[in-house]
Amino acid sequence: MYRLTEIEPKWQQRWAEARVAEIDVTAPGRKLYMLNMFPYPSGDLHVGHGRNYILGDAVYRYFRMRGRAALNPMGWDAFGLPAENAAIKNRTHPRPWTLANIERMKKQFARWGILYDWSKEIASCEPEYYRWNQWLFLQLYKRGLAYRGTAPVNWCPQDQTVLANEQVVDGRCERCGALVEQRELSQWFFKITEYADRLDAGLDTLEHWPEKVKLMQRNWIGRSLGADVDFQVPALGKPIRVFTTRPDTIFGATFMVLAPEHPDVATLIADHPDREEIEQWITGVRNQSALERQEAGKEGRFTGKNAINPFTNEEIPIWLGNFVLPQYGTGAIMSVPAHDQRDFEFAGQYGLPIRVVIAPASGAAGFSPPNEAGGLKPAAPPLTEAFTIKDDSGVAINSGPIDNLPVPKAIERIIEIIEERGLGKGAVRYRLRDWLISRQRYWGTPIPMIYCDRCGLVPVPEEQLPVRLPLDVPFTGREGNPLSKHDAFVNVSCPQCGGGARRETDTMDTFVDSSWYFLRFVTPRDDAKIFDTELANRWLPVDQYIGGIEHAILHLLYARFITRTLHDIGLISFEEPFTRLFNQGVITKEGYKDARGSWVSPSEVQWRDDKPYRGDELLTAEVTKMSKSRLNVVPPDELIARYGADTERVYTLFIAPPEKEAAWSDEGVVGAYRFLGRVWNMFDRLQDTTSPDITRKMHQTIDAVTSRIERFEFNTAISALMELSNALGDAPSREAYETLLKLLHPFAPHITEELWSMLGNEGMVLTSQWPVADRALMQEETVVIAVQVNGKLRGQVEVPAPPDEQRVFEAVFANEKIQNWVAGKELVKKIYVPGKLVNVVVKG
RNA sequence: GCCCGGAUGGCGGAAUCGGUAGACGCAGCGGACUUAAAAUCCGCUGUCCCGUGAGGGGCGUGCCGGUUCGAGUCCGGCUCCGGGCACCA
Repeated sequence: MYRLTEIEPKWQQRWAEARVAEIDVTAPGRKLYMLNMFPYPSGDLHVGHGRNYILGDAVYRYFRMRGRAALNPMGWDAFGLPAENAAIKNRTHPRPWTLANIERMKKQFARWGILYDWSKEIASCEPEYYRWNQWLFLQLYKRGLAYRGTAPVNWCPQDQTVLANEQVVDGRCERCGALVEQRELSQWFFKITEYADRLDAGLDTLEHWPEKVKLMQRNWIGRSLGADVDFQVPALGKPIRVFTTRPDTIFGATFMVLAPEHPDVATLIADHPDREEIEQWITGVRNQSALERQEAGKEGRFTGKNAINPFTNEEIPIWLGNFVLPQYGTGAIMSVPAHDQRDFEFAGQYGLPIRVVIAPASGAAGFSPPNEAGGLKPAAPPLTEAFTIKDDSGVAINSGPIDNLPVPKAIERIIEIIEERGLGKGAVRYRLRDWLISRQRYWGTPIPMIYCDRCGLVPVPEEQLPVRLPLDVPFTGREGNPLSKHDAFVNVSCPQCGGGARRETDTMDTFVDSSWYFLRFVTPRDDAKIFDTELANRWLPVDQYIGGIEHAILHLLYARFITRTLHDIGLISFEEPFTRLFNQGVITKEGYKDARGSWVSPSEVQWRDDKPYRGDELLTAEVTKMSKSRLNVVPPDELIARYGADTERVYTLFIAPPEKEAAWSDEGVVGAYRFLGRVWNMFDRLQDTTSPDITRKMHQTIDAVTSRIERFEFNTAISALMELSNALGDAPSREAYETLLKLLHPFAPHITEELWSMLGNEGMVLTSQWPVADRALMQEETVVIAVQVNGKLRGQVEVPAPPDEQRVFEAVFANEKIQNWVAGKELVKKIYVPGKLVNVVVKG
């Protein structure tokens, strides 16, 4: 039995005392900026969280041993709603709750053997940090990138605050799950839409980001190419502009639909006989949540007015429709029911005409060509659904000047004509909307603005920052934002006229805090500026960023946006904050549910006939993400007390490829423990000489582990180390053993430090260097080559390395066994795959 | 609905280029040590068939088909599972 759990605290203490991870950012060296996404200090960490940090620490230790000047800081995303809710529940204040959690989590990091440069620690809830949030806000305000505007926004009735678009999932609050309501409110926004094109184009430069994340961002930004086209409306005396991605189908636009919110609606229906009914309907639609609006199905009202299709010159009816979104495009669409499924459904419901203007390029089955009678009658087949073709397999018909052009060409040509005739222009539209940053909550960065009755909106002067969040607020419950009841905070004098004024009581979305924190780590104590431009340009972009896929859109998009604004202000020279991104997968574990769907603690579960029971009640087992609420977390403390942190580290990295979801298995842990035990026990039997076989294996392992760490293939890196350890067997050579310890150090730092010092060496983490593989010594002396006859494996031959074609075939035809398969047949072909196998093709 | 990703033993997973499928680990079986248990160590372990045995043979990477001397890997067509977006015109 080895003393792994005893030696770990010793080394953790030594690393802390020696401040091994502290780095002078002004010192020379080849820099490397490693970063794990800073966590929300929610309390205890479980082994699922551990994966993220263990992985980062392994990479950090590896690069240190390669001699890189590596910065590996850590901090706390310390503002946010859970602290407030905990404060209400425990009748305390968010601050002590948050700080206690930070202390607890720091201890856990240390117990995992994770090395952070704590001299650079930051916490976003401290005025030394959030004053720069406020400073950043003022810079954006100056440039018109922060503005107050009235818009339909997402309101969470449970959390009593507005939410960003990105925080609404399936019509519900991402945090608490309450159904989100639409409200028309005046709020603070950041103008991220102004950067939509650059945020989209920039994705192409991110070679080392997962394709999946780039794709998610691309879809979220939602760039669409098309055209804005004006349709004259005689009743208005002016045109209504629509946006379409399919201007080639304009000859098929048989009606127009406006969002009920469209600004021209009031005028259009002013003299409508049923005006009141329509207005009631509009109010009803506007009061629906996005989810309700969609679930209601397609509904509309005819305005009684017509528009002129600029190409067919026909009068087409203008309808209102609940399926047209006010915030996208122009809030008005030209409807082409033949070629858009939504328009098709709407047309079917209200008996509106359908005209086919696209046909399959080569007569598709079931589609007879439309008639030629002026081309204005509905096309031949009664369509059962819209007929959408976006590529060369469709051609325009019934479309005058673009007839017979394939779709992509037709789009190009019709835009030219639209522009020539002054009907509109080619246009790009984005799905992305501005970032709503106001929160009606207490525990966040105060927005540094003042409302003055005489001067209007007045920014707090920079020299008055920070606007401190007052700590003496009562935490009684859900009665709105406690800040608005804090008179000393709210009542201020106007910085411009000196008269009485009111302070903004909204706080910022905490995603503002995390949108630039990676810049602060380089100079975290600088109270004169947000960061040092020269040092930031030296250390950033972050070379390796590690965190969960759940931030694929929110945090990473905001950080890319803010980084660009700082670039445009002239504070940094780069536009992308993170060069390499890695998203680790979650750890899952079986949880147990009773008949009512409540989670049951594993300690209450009894197994009978391989089925889980609680008493007589049969439970269902479900493998889900590890989380407190599902009662399926594995706390690291007990695990570490029994097997040591090194065991948890090795097991966590060995369990599965790190980007994949991985199922935790308590039995599996012992495999890692046994492996480390074998390494430990080998120490007593070291030999002085190394056999050629072991030398070869050693160099192969160095090569394999190195390349696998660089590619984040930790599971196979560890399996290579297990192979080496198995090969060392009873007679481990000292040379190979020392190499094994070095290669193992990023994964199991404590045991390797201990053994390294027992061998008489000084501090592995500080002084040892990563071994280099000697290619010549990796080579085999002889090579075993598989021999196939007609593709079937028929034997093996052994030839001296390196094998060449002639020698290999000589050996093959000298082999008696193989001759049996070839005898009496005609040789057709000889195939030689260097180093691996040969194949002889014979006939007869 | 649209867009991605995946499917390999009882389980987690290996297999840079198309070249001996199942590395490494778990679980299981057998054995050693032990009064015994734990721990540790050794051997076996995809599946079916033939053989007392050494050994030999067939099948096998979700399904169907194709390319190739050769396919887990490439191509075409499916099925199922997971994820993202979702009335975005």
